Amino acid sequence: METNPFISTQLRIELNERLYLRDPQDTDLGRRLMAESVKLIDEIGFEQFTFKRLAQRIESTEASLYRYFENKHRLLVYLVSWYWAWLSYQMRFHTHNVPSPAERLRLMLRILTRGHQTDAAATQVDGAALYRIVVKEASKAYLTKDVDEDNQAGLFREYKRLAAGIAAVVSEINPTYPYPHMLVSTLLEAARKQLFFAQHLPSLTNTAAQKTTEETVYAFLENLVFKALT
Amino acid sequence: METNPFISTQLRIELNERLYLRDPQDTDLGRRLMAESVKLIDEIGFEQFTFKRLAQRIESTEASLYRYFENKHRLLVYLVSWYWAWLSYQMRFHTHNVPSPAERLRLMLRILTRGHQTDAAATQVDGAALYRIVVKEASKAYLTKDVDEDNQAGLFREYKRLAAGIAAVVSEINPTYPYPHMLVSTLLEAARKQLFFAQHLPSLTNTAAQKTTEETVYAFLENLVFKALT
DNA sequence: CACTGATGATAGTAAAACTATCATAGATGA
DNA sequence: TCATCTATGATAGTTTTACTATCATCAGTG
Repeated sequence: METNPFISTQLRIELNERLYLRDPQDTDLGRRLMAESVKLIDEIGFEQFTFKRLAQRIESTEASLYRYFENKHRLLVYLVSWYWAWLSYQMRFHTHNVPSPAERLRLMLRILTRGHQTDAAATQVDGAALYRIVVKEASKAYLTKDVDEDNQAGLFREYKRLAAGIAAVVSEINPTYPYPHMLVSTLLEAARKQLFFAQHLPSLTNTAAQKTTEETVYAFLENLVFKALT
Repeated sequence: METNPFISTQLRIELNERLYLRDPQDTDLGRRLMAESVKLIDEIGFEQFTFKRLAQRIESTEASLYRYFENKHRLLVYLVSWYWAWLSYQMRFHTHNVPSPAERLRLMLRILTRGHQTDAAATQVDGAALYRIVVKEASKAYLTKDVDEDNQAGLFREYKRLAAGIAAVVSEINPTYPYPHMLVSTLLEAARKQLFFAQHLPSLTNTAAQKTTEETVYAFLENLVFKALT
């Protein structure tokens, strides 16, 4: 374990230990691994991404990187879990003393649909790049033949935790609504998918004049959720 | 081109020529390729699936299969396109002379959410297995670094066509609803995702006593859509 | 009966996804 | 301060994947 003079100012997120072999947040190499893997996956896509290429970029070796993660899939799960944990944190922070559950849900939707401006001071990870990865690659974390095992091992804890947190607010708004969990998971998935569609398959979305994509997605989801809850 | 005595009784679906090198529906080997690839992908998952394994199963060779599809990704796109085209067909068939658009939309939702009983007479493809593939693997058709190229080439035409068909009904029900395309693509994605979640990450869904998963997903989506449209 | 076109048989290649072994340098703890 | 531990690097090797290339053969077609 190295000591890093900046460690105290960094946002440290505790994730399930089974996600990694060695916590990348603990060491300099680990932090470079995280920061550069986000950039590299964003650039070339998860399928093209390899530990060998990453090692070249950070001037390390394949073998060294395999000491942090069993394989690149685990790294992906780690990165998206990190993102979900960070979203949870932001949601808690911003809804902290908002009494109205409807208002809290709106704030959560805002956070969910906004392409991320990282508070770059708090972490060396490129937030915008990580957000693009989440949009494009996050489903691949669980769309595998090992879902059940991975779920058993708790690898999707952060996502489920985030969903549960939002679902609680949904149920607070309308305790009789019968599908809070389905509504929330649909929301979480749709927020990402709609952004992806807007960028790549625009005929599957609607564009509103004078609105950004993010604003349109927000408006759509807000409309959808609150109509569902009344 | 071989002649097949059953060809006239088979459901032949015309797909974008760029999906394949040689149309698998034209030959005996091609049809075995399709039928067995569906079973094999269902069994071992798309990542583990290779042309080599498939060739062994149908007692052919890798080289022969590569004459039908450039690579396994194209085969996946072909299979899910085939499914979407088939759904479109079923929707047209079943809503044929239903005057009420709301009723038509309900029928479409039913078709969308029902795990498929193939009319096994019409095709040698295992409909239930294909449906499981669509649920688990369909997103991988477009979540690649080549989305834009592939879209340009028209590889996602069937999906977009299906979505457009449903969106037209949505707009017929409520012409002032501002997000028909977003609503429909959310619906199409949610129908699959919720089924997947119910099977693998159940805390993200709701279960209703005395209802099957499919019925619950239908009820959720129906509720969601019709509330959105009022 | 010559020809075409589909398939099979066989071989080969580059890259991906690891695993293993050993050396070394810097930090730690007794 | 010396022994040790740990992280990393250097290097090499393996198996599997995802193809590509070449040639033979066989069945149907004109």
